[in-house]
Amino acid sequence: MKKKPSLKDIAKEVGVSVPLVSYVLGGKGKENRVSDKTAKKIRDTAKALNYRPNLNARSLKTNRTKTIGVILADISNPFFANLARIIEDEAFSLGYTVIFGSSDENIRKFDRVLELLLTRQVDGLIIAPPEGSKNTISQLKKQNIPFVLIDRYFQDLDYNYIVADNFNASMLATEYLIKKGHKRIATIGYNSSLAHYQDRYNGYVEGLKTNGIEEDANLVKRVSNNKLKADMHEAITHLINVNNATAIYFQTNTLAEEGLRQLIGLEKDILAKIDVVVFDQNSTYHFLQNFVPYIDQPIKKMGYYALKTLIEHINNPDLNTSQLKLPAHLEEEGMRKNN
Amino acid sequence: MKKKPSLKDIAKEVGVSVPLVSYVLGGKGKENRVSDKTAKKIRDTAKALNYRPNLNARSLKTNRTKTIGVILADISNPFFANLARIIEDEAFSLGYTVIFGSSDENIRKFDRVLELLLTRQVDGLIIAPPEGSKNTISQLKKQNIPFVLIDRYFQDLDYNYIVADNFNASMLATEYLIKKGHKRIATIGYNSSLAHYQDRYNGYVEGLKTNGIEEDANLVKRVSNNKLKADMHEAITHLINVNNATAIYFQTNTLAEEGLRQLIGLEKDILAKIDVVVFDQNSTYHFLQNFVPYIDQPIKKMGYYALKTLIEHINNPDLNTSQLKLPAHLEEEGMRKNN
DNA sequence: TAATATTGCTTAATCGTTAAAGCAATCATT
DNA sequence: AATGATTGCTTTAACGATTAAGCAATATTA
Repeated sequence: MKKKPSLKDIAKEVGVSVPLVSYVLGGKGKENRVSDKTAKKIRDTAKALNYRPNLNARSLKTNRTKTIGVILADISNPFFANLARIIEDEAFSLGYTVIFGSSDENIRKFDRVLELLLTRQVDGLIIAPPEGSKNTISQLKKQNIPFVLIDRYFQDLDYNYIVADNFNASMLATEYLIKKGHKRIATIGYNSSLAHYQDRYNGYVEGLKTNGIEEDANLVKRVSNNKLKADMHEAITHLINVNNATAIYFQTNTLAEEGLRQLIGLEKDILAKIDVVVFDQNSTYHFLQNFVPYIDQPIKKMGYYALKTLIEHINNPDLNTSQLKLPAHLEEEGMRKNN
Repeated sequence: MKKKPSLKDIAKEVGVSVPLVSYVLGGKGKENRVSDKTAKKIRDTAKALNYRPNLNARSLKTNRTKTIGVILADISNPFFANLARIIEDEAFSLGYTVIFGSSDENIRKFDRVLELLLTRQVDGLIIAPPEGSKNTISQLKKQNIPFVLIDRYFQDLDYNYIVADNFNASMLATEYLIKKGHKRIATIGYNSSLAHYQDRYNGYVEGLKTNGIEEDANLVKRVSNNKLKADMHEAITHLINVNNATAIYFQTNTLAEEGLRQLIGLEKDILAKIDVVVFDQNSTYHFLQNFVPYIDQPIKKMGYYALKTLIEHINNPDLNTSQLKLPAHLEEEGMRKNN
């Protein structure tokens, strides 16, 4: 690959000094009193040589890379893929480039990806922190690197975060099932200490309580991410065969997908008997015989505010942190979204 | 954000010159005869200051960014999300960082994203080229920038590409339906001139022909990406109500998703009467009453070889181009994948 | 013991870009 | 005609890192 043209090459070609070329191409020709004639010559040969500025070199000077790092759990998970896409678009329109990394809910992978992004000199980060990453995150804070947590958060008010209001969303889901007449409402969540999952559980409990239903520990199942199939199988068969659950609230889209698949595997028409509510939309559900109500997270807003907050903090490091819990609503039958 | 520590800061702290620090931290301490004592001091203060090398500065010197650009159609489309994830992992393990961009099948967006990636000095590119991008691609070639086309390609042997064998895959799909006894097999594809779509159409025609079935133009529908719903509706209703199609082969996952949704909307149990085969796996289909056979593309291999080829060409610009068509197979009932 | 190696560092130059300061030549002013 | 302002450029320095070349001081060899 032959060397790419630089300012120097243009300068040589035109017969002027390098800074002059920089001024013109940087749009600061006028204020640096470059003559129109020279400016034109510079612009013309820049085009002729197919010149492209070297953003790395520029970053070195300006100490800004105009790049942000985004660490999500898994970019092939539809929820995160959508989120990624929204962040990408928003960043693009603001002149920022995004580098993604997946943590796979694994601390060590998370740390390595983070390290990589920092070496790449990202101006800031948007992070969906995995379980156990609190320590790393607090290190980040200490180093004064701007970041915004997304989807997940820590109670700590030291950090910026943008999350859905998981607690209320869960209450909505639970109360929907209660209104449908269910008494034995089960819920399946991840075996995780992440605050937003706790919120989902707590919202479920609160939903039951405010409607005078006592929580039954047998109806609360927690499964592990790394043995999803087996745990889910046990959870579902127990709930249905032993504990007489008549409704199930799945706390995430991955749980819902696996759970629904297994439910239908047990009995094709099971959704006629068991009511289900799930967290997160999934185009999947359009194919089920019965519509499955779902919690619709404000992904677009989450992405938008995360980027907005991050950039504000990049531009003004002394800004106070901001915390945002965005309302999520329950999408019920009849309101099928068509886009 | 206070300034990040640099080699200079370490040098000052330890009381040595900057290059010495560079040698030690770059693992070239021994060959540059740095004493063990000094080396240790350097490493210790590097750690103490939380030093991280500035990859941008390094790139400036080495003329290698260890970054590759990846332009896909839409990273929120499951097919591309999976591909992205595989490329990300593969690149990560090879010490490369990936910057993604979505073209949205739009030339102008494509050009802008490409321009952005080039200014970021990517070492090379993996590209799923949108319709009409041939010109841009040939410019890239002229500039000697290493790239590999993926998923889509141009006949031109000047370019590296890794694609599925769409022609044969389409034949498989068609012949499957023929074996099931169908005579009136329809196909729905995009209204696009992209070669891989042409291959899918041609494979369908060839499948019919080798089995003695004449192509019926009424059974071949093409829809537009930007008015998918309307076009699909017209296509489907015509195929079923007017043209007596008894089977439909959907040429992409997006077409399949919309098409199946509409089919089921027409009549819940329609898949009992109409046989369907689709391109690309989609977790979606697990929820259908009837299993839908699908063409399983070798996404993993595509990502792997794309990266391998790209890096070989980055390291050796004079290498001959390589073209690869990977076999895709038909996943039939009973072989339900469970991972 | 004088020439030669080796050790352990430093200095200088460079990558592509930007920002500040400097300096002739021309123009305007009274 | 002498002074000051403007025009149109150049020179210098810096960002953080790497690489080659240089140079004392000490150690080794004949």
